[in-house]
Amino acid sequence: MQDATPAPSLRDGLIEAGIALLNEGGMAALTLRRAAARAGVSHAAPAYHFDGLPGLLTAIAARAFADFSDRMQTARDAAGSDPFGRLTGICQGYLDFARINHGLFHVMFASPQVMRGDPGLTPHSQRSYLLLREACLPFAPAGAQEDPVLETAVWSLVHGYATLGFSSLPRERQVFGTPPDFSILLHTLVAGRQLPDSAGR
Amino acid sequence: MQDATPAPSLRDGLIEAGIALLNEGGMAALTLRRAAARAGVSHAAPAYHFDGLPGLLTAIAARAFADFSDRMQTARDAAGSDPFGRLTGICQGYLDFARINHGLFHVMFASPQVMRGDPGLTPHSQRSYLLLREACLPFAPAGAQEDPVLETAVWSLVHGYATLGFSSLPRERQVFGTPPDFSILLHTLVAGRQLPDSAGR
DNA sequence: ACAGGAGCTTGACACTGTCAAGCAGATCGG
DNA sequence: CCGATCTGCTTGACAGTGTCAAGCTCCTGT
Repeated sequence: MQDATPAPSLRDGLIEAGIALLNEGGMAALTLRRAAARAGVSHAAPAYHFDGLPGLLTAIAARAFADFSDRMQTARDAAGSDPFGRLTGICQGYLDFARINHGLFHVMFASPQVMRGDPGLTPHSQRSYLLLREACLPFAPAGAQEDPVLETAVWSLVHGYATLGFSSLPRERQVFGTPPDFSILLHTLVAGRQLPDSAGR
Repeated sequence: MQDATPAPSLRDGLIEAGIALLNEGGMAALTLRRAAARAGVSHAAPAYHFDGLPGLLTAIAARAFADFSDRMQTARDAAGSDPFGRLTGICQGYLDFARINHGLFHVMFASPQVMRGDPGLTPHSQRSYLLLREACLPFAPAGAQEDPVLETAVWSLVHGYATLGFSSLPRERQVFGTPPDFSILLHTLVAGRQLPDSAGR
């Protein structure tokens, strides 16, 4: 009535309860009944606001993608105006989010239960991709509007680095030794592209 | 008695039943009780051979990594002697496996239940990494034994490409438009490295 | 012949997601 | 002011899950 969306508070409460459970006990701790109990309602209340567990997971993923995008955007803006620094900032935000929020990151990208075509989710996930696309633009051929190859390469590189390093292997290392810093990988990838004047470290 | 490992056949039967369930109905279909029923034993039989569901998942992951390595090795050998072709073959095997075996790939890399330090698993997952390391070697600086930066970059790139394209988004595309072929991404990454004479194409 | 153990079954338990039914309270037409 | 309707939530039940303790049945070694 006073806000754009009707936003019944229990819906948001359940989402936040779910996120809290995820942060505390990982994927195994996130349960419809536990989220309901934590929000102070009966065990079947979530089924009304979401269509089952997939619905709650999808709503959690939507909020997570929003925070995800915010973090990347903040890290990018903090990097100033240097194109390589801005792209590095985007990726650093990406990796920080994955490192700090294991559970959320898993829901966002690796949960088979999330309904990926959901209209409440796609705008948020697309925003995060558009941030990356925009940061790749300075390295595009001429005055192009996009560079599919570079976008896909950076997106794959950072996502693979995040999942192999943090999501899939919580604390131990499968990769032998300590892995190189991501910015070195990124520099290897964009080497040969037109770096205006940011090539120095 | 006649083989190196005692290998009680039910153990293997349960693993294969689990893989079959995974291929047919995805992650949600893989259940201790269903695997037991499919193998023709009682519901609690798996608990004897594996310590619970995590144990079965770990055993499945171990077998999957073995097949995974075999596929990469075969694709590499089929590529002849050209270094870039061999590295592309490794990655093609990687991506083919991920595309064909959604469920197995998810268990291997994205399941929080798999016990990643298990001594029955790590040799197989390490073999797959060593195959990639070996294929990266021709692009290393001089006569180095390893190139951590390139290894990590290629590994991240192919894994990110696989999960973003197939595992996480079964059929639809989140990435806008049709994604570029992986070999182009790989070529972008190793450009500037010493390509003996395989730069053509 | 007998002890012991490996391999599997049986039965129970708490917990899960899902569904149908029902209840409280607001809103609204008359 | 009264009754109908609808939203938001509760209650109760159900099948299915992983896990555990106990027991059963062979098979082997002595």
